[in-house]
Amino acid sequence: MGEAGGLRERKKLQTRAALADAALRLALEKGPDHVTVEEIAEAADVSVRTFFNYFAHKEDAILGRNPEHLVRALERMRTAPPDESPLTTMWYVVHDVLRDLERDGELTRRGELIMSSPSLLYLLMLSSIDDERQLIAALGERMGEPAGALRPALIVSTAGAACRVVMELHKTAPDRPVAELLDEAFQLLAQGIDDAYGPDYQKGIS
Amino acid sequence: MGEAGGLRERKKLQTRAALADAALRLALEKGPDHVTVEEIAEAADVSVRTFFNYFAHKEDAILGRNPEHLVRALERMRTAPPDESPLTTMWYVVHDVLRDLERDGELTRRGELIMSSPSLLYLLMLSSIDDERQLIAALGERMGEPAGALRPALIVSTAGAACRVVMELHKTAPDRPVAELLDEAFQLLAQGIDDAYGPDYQKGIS
DNA sequence: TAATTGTTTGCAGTGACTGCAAGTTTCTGC
DNA sequence: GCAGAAACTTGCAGTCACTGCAAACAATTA
Repeated sequence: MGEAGGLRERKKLQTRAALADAALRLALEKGPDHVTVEEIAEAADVSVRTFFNYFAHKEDAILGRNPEHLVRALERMRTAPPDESPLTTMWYVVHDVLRDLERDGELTRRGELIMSSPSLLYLLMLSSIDDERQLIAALGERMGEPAGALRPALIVSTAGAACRVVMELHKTAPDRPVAELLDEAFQLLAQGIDDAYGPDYQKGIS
Repeated sequence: MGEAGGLRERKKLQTRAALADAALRLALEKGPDHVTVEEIAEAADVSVRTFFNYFAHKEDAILGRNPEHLVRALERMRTAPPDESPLTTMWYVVHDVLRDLERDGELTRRGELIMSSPSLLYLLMLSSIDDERQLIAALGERMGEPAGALRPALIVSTAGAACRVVMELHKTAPDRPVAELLDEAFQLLAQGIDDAYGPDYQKGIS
């Protein structure tokens, strides 16, 4: 029931990988909206019905998200040194994922595809929303905040926003390394994004 | 060709409104995933085909987004006082939309529905991505930053993230007024979200 | 009133996705 | 090594979202 277990396990992983690979390859070739599930299934040599046993949506296969990442992120949050600040924890979490993506050379290929396809972007954000909720809960607990507190939620979700912004920038201007952009963005988040902020309603207060 | 123009104009607006209303009502009644376009069209007394002349996706009708908002937002950015800080401008933009939503009493009804339905949430985010790109361009120009600059993008998209967080919090705990939560979130964004931030790679620097 | 233009509709078709009821393959205990 | 359980795969039938096309229809304009 573990990882390298029986034949069954291995075959499932193989099938899943074959589907995800075919999906990505075809999506890159023909554009994500012009690939049909039928083609993907055929390329992976399984039936259409089987495709849907593995992925709920066509786009899921193209995204090929690694559920491992969320698990590791939550783990990192639980085991982080107690004096580590929350955004710092988020930084480690994000870099952990980034390292994986860069190692596979997936970042550019897939990142570009995702950022330019509405339907993919959809699903990416959808899945990140789900992840976000879990991360917020974990971070909130770590910070000793009550459920429904603002700060942990804001930290997780602005960090997510920063990642998306960086992906988008990287797509149009791949000159600067992603990690560097990301660090700059986090720095801004930490220090504050606008030190001249002050809408009318505060004019009388300060 | 304006607003109150001819019969034609009025009829189109009526039809659109009827569809959006029916969509929202049915979605609230039966849950957004159990409404079919056929039902919506029937309730609005038009054909299914006509539904798709008005909305590209079923979810669009339920969201009933007002395209006016983006127009006003861009306008606000162009005409803002030159010494207004960027996040302050965003604050006005967000509050402009908020005022509209609250006036119609839409915020709670629709907000809750949206936050609890994956498909709605994803369409909302998709459309906000499109808006975001335009807002980023406008804000960047206003700030005199080159295209592809980090800060304007980060400001717009973290502001968006803040709105989503606030909607979510409001859904689970409607005790605090939305405007207040929003202001607190913007305050955090402006001042910085984590003043103890400092991942390893900086340890040697500061 | 006739020509023009914009809107609605039915229809036929594609493709995503689901439940169900066989098959087929792997695993388990003997 | 084998019978039966458990897990997977597959085809099939069906629902629903969504699109293009061409005919009917309504509003506008001359």
